[in-house]
Amino acid sequence: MQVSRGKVSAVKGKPKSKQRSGCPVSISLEALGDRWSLLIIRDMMVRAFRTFKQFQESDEKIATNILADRLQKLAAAGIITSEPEKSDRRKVNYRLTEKGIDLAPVVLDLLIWGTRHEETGAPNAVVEKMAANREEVLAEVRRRWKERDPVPFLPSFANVGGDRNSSRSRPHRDGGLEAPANRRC
Amino acid sequence: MQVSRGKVSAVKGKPKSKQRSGCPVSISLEALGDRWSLLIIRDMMVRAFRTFKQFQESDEKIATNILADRLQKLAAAGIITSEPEKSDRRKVNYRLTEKGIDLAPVVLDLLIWGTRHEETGAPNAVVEKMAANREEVLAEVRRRWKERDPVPFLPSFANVGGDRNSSRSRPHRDGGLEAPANRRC
DNA sequence: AAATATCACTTGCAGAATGCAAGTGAGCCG
DNA sequence: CGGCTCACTTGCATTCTGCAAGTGATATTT
Repeated sequence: MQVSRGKVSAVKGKPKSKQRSGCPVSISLEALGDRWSLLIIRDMMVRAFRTFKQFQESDEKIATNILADRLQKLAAAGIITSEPEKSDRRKVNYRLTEKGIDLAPVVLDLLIWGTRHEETGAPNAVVEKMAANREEVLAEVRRRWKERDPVPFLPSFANVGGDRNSSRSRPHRDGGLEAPANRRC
Repeated sequence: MQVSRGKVSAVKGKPKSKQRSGCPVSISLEALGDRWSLLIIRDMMVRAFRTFKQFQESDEKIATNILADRLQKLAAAGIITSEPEKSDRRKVNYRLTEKGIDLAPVVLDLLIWGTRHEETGAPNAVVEKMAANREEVLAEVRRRWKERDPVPFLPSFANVGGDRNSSRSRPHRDGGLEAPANRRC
Protein backbone atom coordinates (compact mmCIF):
# COMPACT_ATOMS: atom_id res chain seq x y z
CA MET A 1 0.00 0.00 0.00
CA GLN A 2 2.83 2.33 0.87
CA VAL A 3 5.56 2.73 -1.71
CA SER A 4 8.88 1.80 -0.14
CA ARG A 5 10.46 5.18 0.13
CA GLY A 6 12.29 4.56 3.40
CA LYS A 7 11.47 6.08 6.77
CA VAL A 8 8.34 5.93 8.82
CA SER A 9 6.26 8.94 9.74
CA ALA A 10 6.38 10.14 13.33
CA VAL A 11 2.84 11.48 13.19
CA LYS A 12 0.51 9.26 15.12
CA GLY A 13 -2.61 10.87 13.72
CA LYS A 14 -5.76 8.88 14.22
CA PRO A 15 -4.85 5.65 15.93
CA LYS A 16 -6.59 2.42 15.09
CA SER A 17 -9.27 3.80 17.39
CA LYS A 18 -11.44 1.03 18.65
CA GLN A 19 -14.88 1.90 17.29
CA ARG A 20 -16.75 4.10 19.70
CA SER A 21 -20.06 2.75 18.49
CA GLY A 22 -21.65 0.79 15.69
CA CYS A 23 -23.49 3.79 14.32
CA PRO A 24 -22.60 4.17 10.65
CA VAL A 25 -22.38 7.94 10.97
CA SER A 26 -19.90 7.54 13.80
CA ILE A 27 -17.88 4.96 11.89
CA SER A 28 -17.80 7.19 8.82
CA LEU A 29 -16.56 10.05 10.94
CA GLU A 30 -13.81 7.89 12.38
CA ALA A 31 -12.33 7.85 8.89
CA LEU A 32 -13.39 11.30 7.70
CA GLY A 33 -14.02 13.39 10.79
CA ASP A 34 -11.15 15.84 10.66
CA ARG A 35 -10.19 19.05 8.96
CA TRP A 36 -8.29 17.53 6.03
CA SER A 37 -9.47 14.14 4.83
CA LEU A 38 -12.50 15.37 2.94
CA LEU A 39 -10.54 18.25 1.45
CA ILE A 40 -8.05 15.81 -0.03
CA ILE A 41 -10.95 13.77 -1.34
CA ARG A 42 -12.53 16.92 -2.79
CA ASP A 43 -9.30 17.72 -4.61
CA MET A 44 -9.13 14.25 -6.08
CA MET A 45 -12.81 14.24 -6.96
CA VAL A 46 -13.48 17.63 -8.51
CA ARG A 47 -10.02 18.97 -9.25
CA ALA A 48 -8.51 15.73 -10.51
CA PHE A 49 -5.45 16.08 -8.30
CA ARG A 50 -3.16 13.07 -8.30
CA THR A 51 0.18 13.93 -6.71
CA PHE A 52 1.51 14.92 -3.31
CA LYS A 53 2.72 18.23 -4.66
CA GLN A 54 -0.70 19.14 -6.02
CA PHE A 55 -2.36 18.54 -2.66
CA GLN A 56 0.41 20.42 -0.95
CA GLU A 57 -0.15 23.45 -3.15
CA SER A 58 -3.93 23.31 -2.74
CA ASP A 59 -5.66 26.41 -1.44
CA GLU A 60 -5.77 25.40 2.20
CA LYS A 61 -2.01 24.85 2.53
CA ILE A 62 -1.94 21.63 4.47
CA ALA A 63 1.32 20.85 6.28
CA THR A 64 3.32 18.15 4.53
CA ASN A 65 3.55 15.83 7.52
CA ILE A 66 -0.22 15.94 8.03
CA LEU A 67 -0.75 15.41 4.31
CA ALA A 68 1.50 12.35 4.30
CA ASP A 69 -0.31 11.04 7.35
CA ARG A 70 -3.80 11.55 5.91
CA LEU A 71 -2.90 9.98 2.58
CA GLN A 72 -1.63 6.94 4.39
CA LYS A 73 -4.75 6.73 6.57
CA LEU A 74 -7.06 7.12 3.60
CA ALA A 75 -5.18 4.37 1.80
CA ALA A 76 -5.36 2.16 4.89
CA ALA A 77 -9.11 2.80 4.99
CA GLY A 78 -9.44 1.71 1.36
CA ILE A 79 -10.60 5.13 0.22
CA ILE A 80 -7.62 5.85 -2.02
CA THR A 81 -4.77 3.92 -3.60
CA SER A 82 -1.21 4.99 -4.27
CA GLU A 83 1.10 3.77 -6.96
CA PRO A 84 4.32 5.10 -8.45
CA GLU A 85 4.09 6.90 -11.77
CA LYS A 86 5.74 4.88 -14.50
CA SER A 87 7.01 7.82 -16.55
CA ASP A 88 8.63 9.55 -13.55
CA ARG A 89 9.39 7.33 -10.62
CA ARG A 90 9.77 10.19 -8.20
CA LYS A 91 6.05 10.75 -8.47
CA VAL A 92 3.27 8.83 -6.79
CA ASN A 93 -0.23 8.74 -8.21
CA TYR A 94 -3.06 8.80 -5.74
CA ARG A 95 -6.48 7.72 -6.95
CA LEU A 96 -9.90 7.34 -5.37
CA THR A 97 -11.21 3.82 -5.02
CA GLU A 98 -14.86 2.97 -5.63
CA LYS A 99 -15.36 3.44 -1.91
CA GLY A 100 -13.72 6.83 -2.26
CA ILE A 101 -15.77 8.04 -5.20
CA ASP A 102 -18.86 6.97 -3.27
CA LEU A 103 -18.15 9.95 -1.04
CA ALA A 104 -19.21 12.27 -3.84
CA PRO A 105 -22.65 12.87 -2.30
CA VAL A 106 -21.07 13.90 0.98
CA VAL A 107 -18.74 16.37 -0.70
CA LEU A 108 -21.52 17.73 -2.89
CA ASP A 109 -23.84 18.25 0.06
CA LEU A 110 -21.12 20.03 2.00
CA LEU A 111 -20.54 22.22 -1.03
CA ILE A 112 -24.23 23.06 -1.26
CA TRP A 113 -24.63 23.64 2.47
CA GLY A 114 -21.58 25.86 2.70
CA THR A 115 -22.62 27.93 -0.26
CA ARG A 116 -26.15 28.40 1.03
CA HIS A 117 -25.25 29.27 4.59
CA GLU A 118 -21.83 30.89 4.54
CA GLU A 119 -19.99 33.51 2.61
CA THR A 120 -17.92 31.55 0.17
CA GLY A 121 -16.04 32.02 -3.05
CA ALA A 122 -18.53 29.89 -4.98
CA PRO A 123 -21.23 31.53 -7.11
CA ASN A 124 -24.68 30.71 -5.77
CA ALA A 125 -26.28 30.33 -9.14
CA VAL A 126 -23.87 27.64 -10.26
CA VAL A 127 -24.18 25.71 -7.03
CA GLU A 128 -27.98 25.93 -7.02
CA LYS A 129 -28.02 24.46 -10.51
CA MET A 130 -25.86 21.64 -9.28
CA ALA A 131 -28.22 21.11 -6.35
CA ALA A 132 -31.17 20.99 -8.71
CA ASN A 133 -29.41 18.44 -10.90
CA ARG A 134 -27.86 16.40 -8.17
CA GLU A 135 -28.06 13.02 -9.85
CA GLU A 136 -26.59 14.25 -13.11
CA VAL A 137 -23.75 15.96 -11.31
CA LEU A 138 -22.95 12.84 -9.32
CA ALA A 139 -23.08 10.73 -12.47
CA GLU A 140 -20.74 13.11 -14.24
CA VAL A 141 -18.25 13.09 -11.36
CA ARG A 142 -18.29 9.32 -11.37
CA ARG A 143 -17.89 9.14 -15.13
CA ARG A 144 -14.83 11.37 -14.98
CA TRP A 145 -13.39 9.22 -12.24
CA LYS A 146 -13.96 6.04 -14.20
CA GLU A 147 -12.41 7.49 -17.35
CA ARG A 148 -9.55 9.07 -15.41
CA ASP A 149 -10.39 12.43 -16.89
CA PRO A 150 -7.54 14.76 -15.88
CA VAL A 151 -9.58 17.94 -16.40
CA PRO A 152 -10.97 19.57 -13.24
CA PHE A 153 -14.72 19.43 -12.88
CA LEU A 154 -14.91 22.71 -10.98
CA PRO A 155 -12.53 25.65 -10.62
CA SER A 156 -10.92 26.54 -7.33
CA PHE A 157 -13.39 28.90 -5.58
CA ALA A 158 -10.57 29.84 -3.22
CA ASN A 159 -11.11 33.45 -4.15
CA VAL A 160 -10.21 34.82 -0.73
CA GLY A 161 -9.95 38.43 -1.74
CA GLY A 162 -12.79 38.82 -4.24
CA ASP A 163 -16.57 39.02 -4.10
CA ARG A 164 -18.28 36.34 -2.10
CA ASN A 165 -21.08 34.24 -3.54
CA SER A 166 -21.30 36.52 -6.54
CA SER A 167 -23.74 35.22 -9.08
CA ARG A 168 -21.44 35.68 -12.05
CA SER A 169 -19.23 32.68 -12.32
CA ARG A 170 -15.66 32.85 -13.48
CA PRO A 171 -15.11 29.95 -15.83
CA HIS A 172 -11.65 28.57 -15.28
CA ARG A 173 -11.50 26.99 -18.71
CA ASP A 174 -13.40 27.91 -21.82
CA GLY A 175 -15.27 24.68 -22.12
CA GLY A 176 -18.45 25.31 -20.20
CA LEU A 177 -17.47 22.42 -17.96
CA GLU A 178 -17.68 24.27 -14.70
CA ALA A 179 -21.46 24.27 -14.80
CA PRO A 180 -22.22 20.72 -15.83
CA ALA A 181 -25.65 20.94 -14.28
CA ASN A 182 -26.68 23.02 -17.25
CA ARG A 183 -26.22 20.28 -19.72
CA ARG A 184 -28.87 17.75 -20.52
CA CYS A 185 -26.11 15.14 -20.86
CA MET B 1 -26.48 32.81 23.11
CA GLN B 2 -24.96 31.22 26.17
CA VAL B 3 -27.11 30.98 29.27
CA SER B 4 -25.41 32.82 32.10
CA ARG B 5 -24.32 29.88 34.20
CA GLY B 6 -21.09 31.41 35.45
CA LYS B 7 -17.58 30.26 34.51
CA VAL B 8 -15.89 30.14 31.19
CA SER B 9 -14.63 26.96 29.59
CA ALA B 10 -10.87 26.47 29.47
CA VAL B 11 -11.08 24.48 26.23
CA LYS B 12 -9.83 26.55 23.36
CA GLY B 13 -11.26 24.21 20.76
CA LYS B 14 -11.41 25.57 17.27
CA PRO B 15 -10.30 29.19 17.36
CA LYS B 16 -11.89 31.80 15.15
CA SER B 17 -9.60 30.30 12.51
CA LYS B 18 -9.12 32.75 9.73
CA GLN B 19 -10.62 31.01 6.73
CA ARG B 20 -8.04 28.93 4.96
CA SER B 21 -9.82 29.38 1.65
CA GLY B 22 -13.10 30.50 0.12
CA CYS B 23 -14.02 26.98 -0.97
CA PRO B 24 -17.45 26.13 0.46
CA VAL B 25 -16.37 22.61 1.29
CA SER B 26 -13.46 23.98 3.27
CA ILE B 27 -15.64 26.52 5.04
CA SER B 28 -18.19 23.84 5.89
CA LEU B 29 -15.44 21.70 7.34
CA GLU B 30 -14.19 24.58 9.44
CA ALA B 31 -17.46 24.29 11.35
CA LEU B 32 -18.04 20.55 11.08
CA GLY B 33 -14.68 18.93 10.44
CA ASP B 34 -14.05 17.12 13.68
CA ARG B 35 -14.99 13.93 15.39
CA TRP B 36 -17.96 15.24 17.36
CA SER B 37 -19.91 18.08 15.77
CA LEU B 38 -21.81 15.97 13.26
CA LEU B 39 -22.53 13.31 15.87
CA ILE B 40 -24.20 15.90 18.07
CA ILE B 41 -26.16 17.07 15.05
CA ARG B 42 -27.10 13.47 14.25
CA ASP B 43 -28.41 13.01 17.77
CA MET B 44 -30.52 16.15 17.52
CA MET B 45 -31.73 15.29 14.04
CA VAL B 46 -32.63 11.61 14.18
CA ARG B 47 -32.76 10.86 17.88
CA ALA B 48 -34.48 14.05 18.95
CA PHE B 49 -31.96 14.71 21.71
CA ARG B 50 -32.35 18.07 23.42
CA THR B 51 -30.31 18.18 26.64
CA PHE B 52 -26.68 18.07 27.67
CA LYS B 53 -27.27 14.88 29.60
CA GLN B 54 -28.72 13.09 26.59
CA PHE B 55 -25.72 13.94 24.44
CA GLN B 56 -23.41 12.96 27.24
CA GLU B 57 -25.02 9.54 27.51
CA SER B 58 -25.01 9.01 23.75
CA ASP B 59 -23.28 5.90 22.45
CA GLU B 60 -19.94 7.48 21.68
CA LYS B 61 -19.36 8.79 25.20
CA ILE B 62 -18.08 12.27 24.47
CA ALA B 63 -16.18 13.96 27.30
CA THR B 64 -18.24 16.64 29.00
CA ASN B 65 -15.75 19.46 28.45
CA ILE B 66 -15.58 18.70 24.73
CA LEU B 67 -19.35 18.47 24.59
CA ALA B 68 -19.76 21.86 26.23
CA ASP B 69 -17.21 23.31 23.83
CA ARG B 70 -18.84 21.86 20.72
CA LEU B 71 -22.32 22.97 21.76
CA GLN B 72 -21.01 26.48 22.22
CA LYS B 73 -19.22 26.45 18.85
CA LEU B 74 -22.26 25.09 17.05
CA ALA B 75 -24.38 27.81 18.63
CA ALA B 76 -21.81 30.44 17.66
CA ALA B 77 -21.94 29.12 14.10
CA GLY B 78 -25.72 29.46 14.06
CA ILE B 79 -26.27 25.74 13.67
CA ILE B 80 -28.03 25.24 17.00
CA THR B 81 -29.69 27.39 19.64
CA SER B 82 -29.80 26.95 23.39
CA GLU B 83 -32.45 28.12 25.76
CA PRO B 84 -33.35 27.21 29.32
CA GLU B 85 -36.28 24.88 29.82
CA LYS B 86 -39.18 26.70 31.40
CA SER B 87 -40.51 23.78 33.42
CA ASP B 88 -37.11 22.96 34.95
CA ARG B 89 -34.59 25.76 34.91
CA ARG B 90 -31.65 23.47 35.52
CA LYS B 91 -32.12 22.11 32.02
CA VAL B 92 -31.10 23.70 28.76
CA ASN B 93 -32.84 22.85 25.51
CA TYR B 94 -30.66 22.65 22.45
CA ARG B 95 -32.38 22.81 19.07
CA LEU B 96 -31.24 22.79 15.48
CA THR B 97 -31.71 25.97 13.54
CA GLU B 98 -32.83 25.99 9.92
CA LYS B 99 -29.14 26.08 9.02
CA GLY B 100 -28.67 23.07 11.25
CA ILE B 101 -31.50 20.98 9.85
CA ASP B 102 -30.13 21.73 6.40
CA LEU B 103 -27.29 19.40 7.31
CA ALA B 104 -29.69 16.47 7.06
CA PRO B 105 -28.43 15.50 3.58
CA VAL B 106 -24.84 15.37 4.84
CA VAL B 107 -25.76 13.18 7.80
CA LEU B 108 -27.86 10.92 5.59
CA ASP B 109 -25.00 10.57 3.08
CA LEU B 110 -22.62 9.59 5.85
CA LEU B 111 -25.13 7.08 7.15
CA ILE B 112 -25.51 5.53 3.72
CA TRP B 113 -21.80 5.53 2.95
CA GLY B 114 -20.85 4.03 6.28
CA THR B 115 -23.46 1.31 6.01
CA ARG B 116 -22.42 0.39 2.48
CA HIS B 117 -18.69 0.35 3.04
CA GLU B 118 -18.09 -0.55 6.66
CA GLU B 119 -19.29 -3.05 9.17
CA THR B 120 -21.87 -1.20 11.17
CA GLY B 121 -24.75 -1.83 13.49
CA ALA B 122 -27.29 -0.61 10.94
CA PRO B 123 -29.30 -3.07 8.87
CA ASN B 124 -28.46 -2.72 5.17
CA ALA B 125 -31.99 -3.26 3.98
CA VAL B 126 -33.39 -0.39 6.00
CA VAL B 127 -30.62 1.98 4.95
CA GLU B 128 -30.93 1.03 1.29
CA LYS B 129 -34.62 1.83 1.45
CA MET B 130 -33.76 5.20 2.91
CA ALA B 131 -31.23 5.75 0.13
CA ALA B 132 -33.84 4.88 -2.48
CA ASN B 133 -36.33 7.29 -0.92
CA ARG B 134 -33.93 10.06 -0.12
CA GLU B 135 -36.25 12.98 -0.68
CA GLU B 136 -39.05 11.50 1.40
CA VAL B 137 -36.69 10.71 4.23
CA LEU B 138 -35.28 14.23 4.22
CA ALA B 139 -38.77 15.70 4.13
CA GLU B 140 -39.82 13.55 7.07
CA VAL B 141 -36.76 14.55 9.11
CA ARG B 142 -37.52 18.18 8.41
CA ARG B 143 -41.18 17.78 9.26
CA ARG B 144 -40.31 16.26 12.61
CA TRP B 145 -37.91 19.09 13.29
CA LYS B 146 -40.51 21.71 12.43
CA GLU B 147 -43.15 20.07 14.59
CA ARG B 148 -40.68 19.43 17.42
CA ASP B 149 -41.54 15.78 17.35
CA PRO B 150 -39.85 14.27 20.43
CA VAL B 151 -39.92 10.71 19.05
CA PRO B 152 -36.64 9.42 17.57
CA PHE B 153 -36.67 8.89 13.84
CA LEU B 154 -34.20 6.01 14.00
CA PRO B 155 -33.05 3.68 16.80
CA SER B 156 -29.51 3.73 18.09
CA PHE B 157 -27.57 1.25 15.86
CA ALA B 158 -24.81 1.33 18.47
CA ASN B 159 -25.07 -2.43 18.69
CA VAL B 160 -21.39 -2.96 19.41
CA GLY B 161 -21.63 -6.59 20.37
CA GLY B 162 -24.24 -7.97 18.01
CA ASP B 163 -24.46 -8.88 14.33
CA ARG B 164 -23.18 -6.30 11.91
CA ASN B 165 -25.25 -5.07 9.00
CA SER B 166 -27.77 -7.81 9.58
CA SER B 167 -30.76 -7.43 7.31
CA ARG B 168 -33.33 -7.94 10.03
CA SER B 169 -34.01 -4.65 11.67
CA ARG B 170 -34.79 -4.28 15.32
CA PRO B 171 -37.59 -1.74 15.64
CA HIS B 172 -36.98 0.29 18.73
CA ARG B 173 -40.61 1.23 19.05
CA ASP B 174 -43.66 -0.58 17.78
CA GLY B 175 -44.80 2.10 15.45
CA GLY B 176 -43.14 1.18 12.18
CA LEU B 177 -41.36 4.50 12.36
CA GLU B 178 -37.85 3.20 12.00
CA ALA B 179 -38.33 2.53 8.30
CA PRO B 180 -40.14 5.64 7.14
CA ALA B 181 -38.90 5.11 3.62
CA ASN B 182 -41.46 2.35 3.32
CA ARG B 183 -44.37 4.65 3.69
CA ARG B 184 -45.90 6.44 0.78
CA CYS B 185 -46.51 9.40 3.11
C1' DA C 1 29.45 12.95 -15.42
C1' DA C 2 28.71 16.26 -12.10
C1' DA C 3 25.81 19.69 -10.41
C1' DT C 4 21.28 21.11 -9.68
C1' DA C 5 16.37 20.55 -9.18
C1' DT C 6 12.18 18.13 -8.09
C1' DC C 7 9.40 15.04 -5.61
C1' DA C 8 7.64 12.67 -1.75
C1' DC C 9 8.17 12.45 2.14
C1' DT C 10 10.58 12.83 7.71
C1' DT C 11 12.09 15.02 11.75
C1' DG C 12 12.04 18.11 15.72
C1' DC C 13 9.74 20.98 18.32
C1' DA C 14 6.26 24.28 20.30
C1' DG C 15 1.70 25.03 20.99
C1' DA C 16 -3.11 23.46 20.67
C1' DA C 17 -6.71 20.04 21.23
C1' DT C 18 -8.41 15.85 23.48
C1' DG C 19 -9.79 12.69 27.12
C1' DC C 20 -10.48 11.54 31.81
C1' DA C 21 -11.65 12.12 36.53
C1' DA C 22 -12.98 15.07 39.80
C1' DG C 23 -15.11 19.09 41.06
C1' DT C 24 -18.76 23.23 41.36
C1' DG C 25 -22.87 25.77 41.75
C1' DA C 26 -27.60 26.67 40.63
C1' DG C 27 -32.18 24.62 40.82
C1' DC C 28 -35.60 21.04 41.96
C1' DC C 29 -37.71 17.64 45.40
C1' DG C 30 -39.10 15.70 49.76
C1' DC D 1 -32.94 21.83 55.23
C1' DG D 2 -30.54 17.75 52.79
C1' DG D 3 -29.81 15.26 49.09
C1' DC D 4 -30.03 14.92 44.20
C1' DT D 5 -29.90 16.28 39.28
C1' DC D 6 -28.24 19.07 35.68
C1' DA D 7 -25.03 21.68 33.08
C1' DC D 8 -21.24 22.65 33.06
C1' DT D 9 -15.67 23.74 34.67
C1' DT D 10 -10.98 22.54 36.16
C1' DG D 11 -6.50 20.17 36.19
C1' DC D 12 -3.60 17.34 34.16
C1' DA D 13 -1.50 13.90 31.09
C1' DT D 14 -1.57 12.49 26.44
C1' DT D 15 -2.08 13.13 21.63
C1' DC D 16 -2.39 15.93 17.52
C1' DT D 17 -1.27 19.91 14.67
C1' DG D 18 1.47 23.21 12.21
C1' DC D 19 5.76 25.09 10.85
C1' DA D 20 10.42 25.04 9.26
C1' DA D 21 14.07 22.51 8.05
C1' DG D 22 15.89 18.43 6.50
C1' DT D 23 16.65 13.76 3.58
C1' DG D 24 17.08 10.48 -0.04
C1' DA D 25 15.76 8.90 -4.45
C1' DT D 26 15.10 10.15 -9.02
C1' DA D 27 15.04 13.36 -12.99
C1' DT D 28 17.12 17.35 -15.60
C1' DT D 29 20.51 20.61 -16.86
C1' DT D 30 25.13 21.94 -17.88
